[in-house]
Amino acid sequence: MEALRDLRRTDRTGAATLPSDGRAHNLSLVRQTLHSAGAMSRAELSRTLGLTRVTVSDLVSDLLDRGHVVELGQSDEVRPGKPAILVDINRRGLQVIGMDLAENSVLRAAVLDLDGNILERVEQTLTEGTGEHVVNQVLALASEATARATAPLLGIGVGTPGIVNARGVVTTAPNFDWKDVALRDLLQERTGLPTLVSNDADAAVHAEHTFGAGSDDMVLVKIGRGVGSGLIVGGRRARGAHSAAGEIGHVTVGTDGGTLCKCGKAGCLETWMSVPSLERSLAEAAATSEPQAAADVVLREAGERLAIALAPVVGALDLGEVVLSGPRELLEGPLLNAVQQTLLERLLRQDPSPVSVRLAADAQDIVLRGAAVMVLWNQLGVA
Amino acid sequence: MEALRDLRRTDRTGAATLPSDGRAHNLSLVRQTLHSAGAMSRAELSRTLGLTRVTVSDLVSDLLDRGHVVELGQSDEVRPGKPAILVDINRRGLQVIGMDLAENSVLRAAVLDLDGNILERVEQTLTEGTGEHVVNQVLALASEATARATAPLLGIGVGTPGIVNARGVVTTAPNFDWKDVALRDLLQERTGLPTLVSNDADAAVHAEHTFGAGSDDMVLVKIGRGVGSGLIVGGRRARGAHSAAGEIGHVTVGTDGGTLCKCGKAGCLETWMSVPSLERSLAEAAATSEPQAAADVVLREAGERLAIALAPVVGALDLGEVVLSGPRELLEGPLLNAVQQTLLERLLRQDPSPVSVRLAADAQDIVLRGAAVMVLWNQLGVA
DNA sequence: TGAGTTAGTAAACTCTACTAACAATTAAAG
DNA sequence: CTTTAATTGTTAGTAGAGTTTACTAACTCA
Repeated sequence: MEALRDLRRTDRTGAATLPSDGRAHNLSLVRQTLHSAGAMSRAELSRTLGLTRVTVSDLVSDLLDRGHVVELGQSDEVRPGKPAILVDINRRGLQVIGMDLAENSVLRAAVLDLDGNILERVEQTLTEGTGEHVVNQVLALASEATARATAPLLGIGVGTPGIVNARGVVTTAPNFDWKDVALRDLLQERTGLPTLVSNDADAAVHAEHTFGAGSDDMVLVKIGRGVGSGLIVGGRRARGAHSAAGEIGHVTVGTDGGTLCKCGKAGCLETWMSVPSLERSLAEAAATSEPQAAADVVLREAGERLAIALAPVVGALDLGEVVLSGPRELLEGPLLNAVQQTLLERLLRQDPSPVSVRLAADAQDIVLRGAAVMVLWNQLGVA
Repeated sequence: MEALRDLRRTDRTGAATLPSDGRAHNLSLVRQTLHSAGAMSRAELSRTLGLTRVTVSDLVSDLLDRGHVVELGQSDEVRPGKPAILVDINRRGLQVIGMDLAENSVLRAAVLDLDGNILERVEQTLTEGTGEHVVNQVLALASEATARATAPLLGIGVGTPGIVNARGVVTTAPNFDWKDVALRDLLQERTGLPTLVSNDADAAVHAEHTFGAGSDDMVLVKIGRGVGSGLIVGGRRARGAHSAAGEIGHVTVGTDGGTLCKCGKAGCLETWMSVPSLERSLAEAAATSEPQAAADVVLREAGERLAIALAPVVGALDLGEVVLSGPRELLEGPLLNAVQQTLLERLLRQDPSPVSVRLAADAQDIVLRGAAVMVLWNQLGVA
């Protein structure tokens, strides 16, 4: 059980290193290199990794046996010496399931390939919004998705609303009225596949970290029914002391009051930034004498508020990248510009700007792809 | 999708794992266990680490040869079986140099033992405040400190003001008018000892992480001439995209203006929190009709401002611990209480409170000890 | 005194990566 | 066209790290 060994290594802190752990790491290194740099020969891998050709040959033959890599035939490069045999990661021969439970009233899943391309989609409309019922729908959807795969599956990745601990237990998810739901174990039991469960914003930041510009210090803010975020610090996802890193929706912003939030406080980020709040404010703006200008004010103010909350985080962590994910028609333009501008105003000004602010390339599928990335990392050490 | 990045480990280029790396890790594990849990037998180590008694015996004999551990003789525990031979880390037989360059007009160094106790102090008053001159004083002080050691030295740790990159180069340090000073290499060349250089607040957070309550997700805010901080995220120090993590002095706080800062912006954290700013405000308070009450207001407001800046950071990272370091007479009481209270008000209220707020136990020597801890980590894998 | 228990060590085996040597194959030099 | 050099990938043998198995040493308990 390769998967279990990997988990043991990451879960237990201070575990002793066995020779086989080193081997696993080197296997990951081979997969990583092929995955990111593309097909190459064993000799080239050897030079890249600093291992001998002999060792690389051995690692590659191991990966060939497992189906993780494939031989592509001779390189057509023209030079003296024996022609090289190209080896590549098995891009079509392995697949992953990604699930996104954070959409409004629909559960989504997809079959993806190792490059994060979505090959097939499956959806389930939420018939009943809470409790065990949702869990059962998730399990059913997972079964359906696995049945659609056309190649061996590496595992399942899930992005769910709520707080998820390191063992894949959803501690609390108010939307579904979940409390301590062991989603990972349930899915693993149902499907027999290695499974990883994270908060939806955490999954999303994995996607953006892997497929985007890829700063190793970044934050992704996901704006939907609520406001959540995922952070990558020093190349690793921040989990937090209580597995609640990224939960910024109910941080008070500014020092001048604000709308009362359902959480009981005033001026929470969510009261300014969530999609429902924004839509409400925009509806009010539309009823004014100058609807366009009023709408711009609403969006600009929301952007400013987000930047006010983010500035200390960006400053303290020296983040290189801030990514917003959500409805493009709301975020693009005045809101994004306001975030960018306010952030610079509130940080020590530098040239060139130390932090780039942008929208997520693909907000629609970002959780699905991020969930898949988590599996790739865990199972292959790739991404 | 083709923009997949190379996520190989950053510690070493082409970081393939060799069997000897695993060995080194396991040696560190032994040292760590002894360092934190105290003397124990080989058999007990074996049970703790999950390695066999045979392997632990081998590791221990290796460490005995290196002088890293010592045998203390038989345990006096009364139970059946052969009596255990206690092994402990060589607490008196190895020493470390710590240096604190962040004090006002004085450079401090010390010889410390492996438990972080200060055995001997050396100081140099800064004769000329800037440039190469300071560098030379630092080098001279290091030589003096190494001469005071009474046991083999593991290395030198330095906490300096300014921004320090991962290679120990002080990129910028306005106080000393330094720019790209390769302090690590200079010290290494001068003393022949392994050397580590970090920002002073970063060094401090290492000390507090090691000797304090020890949450793996914490921030230490160091209040002195300026305001700086060091963050531990997931048990590792956050470095940031430009090695500038922790630089929060010039983040704008709140949405209601504030005093003009020397950096050109208004409402920077430093204008509220730095020791000079606080002392100025307290002097003004002393001139009012109710000096005590006015002083309390000053301190309370400063605490509130700090909490306003910290709240998004604590929330986003789900920090378990906030530690303040600086002059106790300023920080204790109204200021600390205000930080605590304001932080809770601005975060999602929970029971019990997810974050503990406190003062650093030993603000005086925190940088010296933190600098020493960095060496212990680096050389022994201990702390 | 003998049975049971625990600590530490020695020998043999496995796994990992290394060095050395070699066969296969091709380009370029003479 | 032959020779030389370059390059890839494999086989054989070796060193290091950790394991299992089996042992000795030394103690408690009855």
